[in-house]
Amino acid sequence: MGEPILARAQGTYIPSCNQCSLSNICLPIAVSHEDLYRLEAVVSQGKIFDRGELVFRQCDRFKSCFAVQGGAIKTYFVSEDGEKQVTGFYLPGEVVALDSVSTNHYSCSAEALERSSLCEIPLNRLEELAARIPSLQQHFFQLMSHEIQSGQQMSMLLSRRTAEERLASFLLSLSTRFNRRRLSPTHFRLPMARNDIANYLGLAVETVSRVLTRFQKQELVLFHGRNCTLVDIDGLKNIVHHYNSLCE
Amino acid sequence: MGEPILARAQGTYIPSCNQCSLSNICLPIAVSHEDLYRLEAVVSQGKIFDRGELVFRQCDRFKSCFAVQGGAIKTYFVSEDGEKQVTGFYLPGEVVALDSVSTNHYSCSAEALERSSLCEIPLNRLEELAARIPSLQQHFFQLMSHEIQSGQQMSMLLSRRTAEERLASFLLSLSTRFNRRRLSPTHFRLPMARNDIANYLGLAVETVSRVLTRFQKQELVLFHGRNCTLVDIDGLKNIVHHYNSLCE
DNA sequence: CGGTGGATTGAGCACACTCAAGCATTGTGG
DNA sequence: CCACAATGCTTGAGTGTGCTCAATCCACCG
Repeated sequence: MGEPILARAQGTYIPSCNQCSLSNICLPIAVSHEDLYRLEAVVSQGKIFDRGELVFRQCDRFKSCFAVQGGAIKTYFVSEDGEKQVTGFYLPGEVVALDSVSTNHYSCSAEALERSSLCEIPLNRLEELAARIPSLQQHFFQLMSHEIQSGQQMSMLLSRRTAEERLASFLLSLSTRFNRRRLSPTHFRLPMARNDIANYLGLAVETVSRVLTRFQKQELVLFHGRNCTLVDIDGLKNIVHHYNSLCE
Repeated sequence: MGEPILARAQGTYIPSCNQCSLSNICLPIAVSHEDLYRLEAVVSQGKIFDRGELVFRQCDRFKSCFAVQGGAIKTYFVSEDGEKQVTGFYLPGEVVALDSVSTNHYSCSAEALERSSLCEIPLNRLEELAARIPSLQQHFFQLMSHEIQSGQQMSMLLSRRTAEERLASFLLSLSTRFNRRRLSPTHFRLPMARNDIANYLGLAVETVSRVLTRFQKQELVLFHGRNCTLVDIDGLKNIVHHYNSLCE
């Protein structure tokens, strides 16, 4: 169904899952080459969203999940009293809206943090396909399970860790994820505002700012606005040493 | 393979999913009667665990999820530095270990808080079955998705809510879940210790204690040890009024 | 009985929040 | 290209919620 939208994420046109540079970290990882064309028939490739544009809105009727192809997405929900809670940041190769599968509406809104390219995955059709391709079903189970686990790590972070520990592990998480994307793990641009980081980590913006400048004075990191250089990764890991759970 | 274990949860022997009083809130909800026998062939019914016994251990090889038939389970993981984090409480009809599907080991330990009866669901065989029974696959997706959503609500609770708000919503959550089980929503026995509650909610035990006695003085609840009576549910809801997300 | 683990209560302190002001960066219109 | 607004970010001062440490109380059980 590749209605040929001008998909110019990262400057290159990506027409199919087959040729997508993310194929090893997105859905197709679990799919044999023979099955890829079936998947491509289901997924709408490379829809473009400008900075600030909403991919979907909390309470919209749920229809599809979205895989990030390029750019970055943040998700957030608004509670009854109007308070906003940022629930996640999604980088290329990651899948948005897994939390909404259980309901018939989106439980959060998704907003492009920069010009982004997304692949739409209609859930109905994916379910059909997953029933026929065992590895795809399994992969989807694993994606969701992994998101549950991250949520638990997040709870740990929010309830037991100091501001420094939260920010250190946040930066290291970004580093890891950029690295998996074959981008530099030590030099990257933060796609989100300090405000979003603060909200996500359960801190005040002021605290985020203070901690990051402290990190800078300790020569752990270097910031120029949103450009971030991790100078002393081990130093950061030292701060978080609690964080990762056991199992070798 | 219903090896006839002496399954005496709540004093009655429950031999099959078919006759299980939880069939409407556990897995079978989504399964037609013709498919039930196939599910029963996969699920091991009513294994008994005594108070304090571990159902599985963090880092054990992952094999199965477990549905609670009777009793109560807590899950927790231990981080590198030996700190414990309680990640959830599971009541009858709820499924444990969905977070471990993505790895080949359990990412947390599960412990019986009282004498409990569990049904073992081997994931391999469930996946096979799910591929053949669309509604089962869908139900499992929904279970996992719902767990992701709860995790997000939990993050909100941990990062933005006061001790009072956390405890009020904790009590209301228990109330709702007991109610779904057809038990009294206003009078129940807490299966877990104050310590577990504190850990789960990211508070110190002392704080939990103080807040609960405050609630008692305000005549919102009544405690005799672990026996809990919710006196003024609306009062409690008033305290949490933030909590639930939008969407009518 | 005394012993043990869980629960409660009190006093003091600290981390991160709030409020407030100032600074930097980006974008827009003249 | 500069002026200005708007927004995002930083820094400072003071406060409060919930933590820590410590003692006491209570229930259950050998």
